[in-house]
Amino acid sequence: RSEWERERAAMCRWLNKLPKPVAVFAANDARGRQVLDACLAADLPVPYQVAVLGVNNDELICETSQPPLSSVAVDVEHAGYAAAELLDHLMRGTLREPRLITYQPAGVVRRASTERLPVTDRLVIRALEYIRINAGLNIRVTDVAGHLGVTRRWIEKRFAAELDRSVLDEIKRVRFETVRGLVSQTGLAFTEIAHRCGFTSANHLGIIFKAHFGVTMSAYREQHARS
DNA sequence: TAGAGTAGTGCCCTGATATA
DNA sequence: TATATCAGGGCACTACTCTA
Repeated sequence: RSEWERERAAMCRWLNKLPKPVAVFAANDARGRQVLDACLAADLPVPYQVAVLGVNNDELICETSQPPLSSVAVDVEHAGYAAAELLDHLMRGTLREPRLITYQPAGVVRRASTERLPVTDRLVIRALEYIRINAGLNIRVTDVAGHLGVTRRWIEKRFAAELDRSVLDEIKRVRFETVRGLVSQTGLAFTEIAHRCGFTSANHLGIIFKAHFGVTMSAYREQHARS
């Protein structure tokens, strides 16, 4: 077996021993992805029993992980300037004594791996996973129930007992998060965003976007382009 | 073994939402 | 804006489990 397979087996044993729910802070995104891999192998649902946070915000790793990995974004631009300044002092011979340079991280980029959902019911966890993956396909509550092989009435009651919100609320929440991300982080046409997120038209999406966020999609995009 | 409690389901009504 | 569709919740019923 490969070295990683042996290490993953050890990581699975370690993860299984930890009290749940638990959060794991990985030294970097690659390591965070390995933790996610071990959780999958150990049948530990992320983020419901194990939350995982990486460092570096490597978008390729974070966005292609399953679920997407939350990560601490490092302020590399600031670090580069600080290093260049230090190098300049060294080259000029103006550095009197060694000094430690520290700088703040740019922030935490939140993704699904750290979403705060204290859920223990396996059926509800499966429903949440299905919704997270398929919310953009205009799914309905009956689709979620059908996927799980239970009735709508049953999944609704289990949701209410476990999460204090309805199945539909969760579908809407995930859809709006997707819409918000596409509006603020891409230059996609609103028609395309509406299509991708399961809305029949950009007009209709615009109406409910404003009702939900209090601003039009154009204004929201403009605000986030400036910030 | 009978009764109590619980889980699961279907039916139906009301209100909300999507669409033309 | 009217209409169709869907979600949510109450209620009743059945099946199952637990306990005395």
